[in-house]
Amino acid sequence: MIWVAFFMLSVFKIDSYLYFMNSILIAHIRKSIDLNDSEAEMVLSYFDQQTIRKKTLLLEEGHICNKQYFILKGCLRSYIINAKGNEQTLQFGIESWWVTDYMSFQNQNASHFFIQAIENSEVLSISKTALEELLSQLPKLERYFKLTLQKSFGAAQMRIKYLFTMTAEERYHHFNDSFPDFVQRVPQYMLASYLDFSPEFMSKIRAGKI
Amino acid sequence: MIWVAFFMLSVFKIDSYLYFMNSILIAHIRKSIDLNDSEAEMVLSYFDQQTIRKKTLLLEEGHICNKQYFILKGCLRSYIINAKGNEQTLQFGIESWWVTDYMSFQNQNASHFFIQAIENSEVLSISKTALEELLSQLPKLERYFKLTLQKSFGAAQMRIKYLFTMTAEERYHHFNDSFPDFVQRVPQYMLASYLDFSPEFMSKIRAGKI
DNA sequence: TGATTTTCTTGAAGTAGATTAAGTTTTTTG
DNA sequence: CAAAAAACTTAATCTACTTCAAGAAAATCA
Repeated sequence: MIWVAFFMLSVFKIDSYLYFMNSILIAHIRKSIDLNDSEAEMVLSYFDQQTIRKKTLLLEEGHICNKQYFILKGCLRSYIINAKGNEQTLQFGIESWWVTDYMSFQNQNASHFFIQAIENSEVLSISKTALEELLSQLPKLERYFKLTLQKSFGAAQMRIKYLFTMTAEERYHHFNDSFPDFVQRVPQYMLASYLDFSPEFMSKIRAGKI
Repeated sequence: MIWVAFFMLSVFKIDSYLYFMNSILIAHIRKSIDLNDSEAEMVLSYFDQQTIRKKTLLLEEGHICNKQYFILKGCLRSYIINAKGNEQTLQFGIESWWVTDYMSFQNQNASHFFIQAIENSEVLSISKTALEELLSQLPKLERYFKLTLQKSFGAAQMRIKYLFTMTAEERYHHFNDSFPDFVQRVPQYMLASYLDFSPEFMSKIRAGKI
């Protein structure tokens, strides 16, 4: 009876905006594996929801990456600062993407990357210890993370292929055609660095002067 | 008693070269998760061992990738052919590395890549259906594959970082310093394409004429 | 072993895209 | 709303590489 009352309480909470946002993660997991409602509740209990203002750094180069972030709303990027002091974007993440430095997270050593919010964002974060506990409680989640990583690795492979085979102009048009909405969301200079050319060159491509 | 006899048989088999080679995979898995001897036997029963001659293609662009390969001995690479008809190496794999096109394997659609042996090699291969069956028999292997992918993705991220931040000459010296033995094993023109510059330029770097 | 194929080298000429620097437009902030 | 900061544009100059072409060396094959 006590349990039922507790459950009712949590059903009320379900109606809140907060729960709606969290359910994005559950929906995402359910695309890969089955999860009943009590398992879903358990999963969420291991995460913290954070509201992050644009430009906030979630990870700095040289620090240990101790969170994995799942984006509920907004946009994050990972980037490095090169020898000339310019930022170069390695990865963008939007709604339903995971962003982290897996190597630093896994091995608990210094990260090579920065992770930053480039829009006001809502994320779910989980620490290494919390994730390990969750995975030992619910081992079938390993499969979900495996599938997520498979997708990420596949994307990284294609990225390298594009960097190798396309000219700067081709990469720009290809990205534009593939993600027309996303292009509106990020500053051009960040996209230029992601596509590995200078912001000035991007201006020229856009102006059709190439 | 029948079971004991069967077990003895398999112990004898253990002594063979074939079993020794296979045990490389088991040893690799055991770095990530626990596996008792009967589980290990079961894992191996899902794999085929193949001897592959240098230059043999294991996957061609446009075909569906229906195997994952674990390298027991030798060296594989994945590559593409660019618009000018030149091969560009995306990845090398040596002993204890997995090589496959995860996207094509997972989604059963046309691959963008070639996979080729660049030395006479011994590999263990597993088909998608066999892998799925194995994973449902032994779900804890999901964790092993997750950790493998985490490593691969981390390596791909670092690769992109190096492509972004280093000059051709720096990339060459960095690779040389990191993998001095491996450099001896592959033709220079393949390494040049992997590092994203021309074979002619590599000659000049090596001759110190840069 | 000699013949063939594959890989590596060298130098001259060309180019995709970087750099620099200054000005303009847009966005954010108090 | 004005002021400051962030983002974008333009044009001139420069350079890290590519491309081309031809020959030399090394590896493989019959």
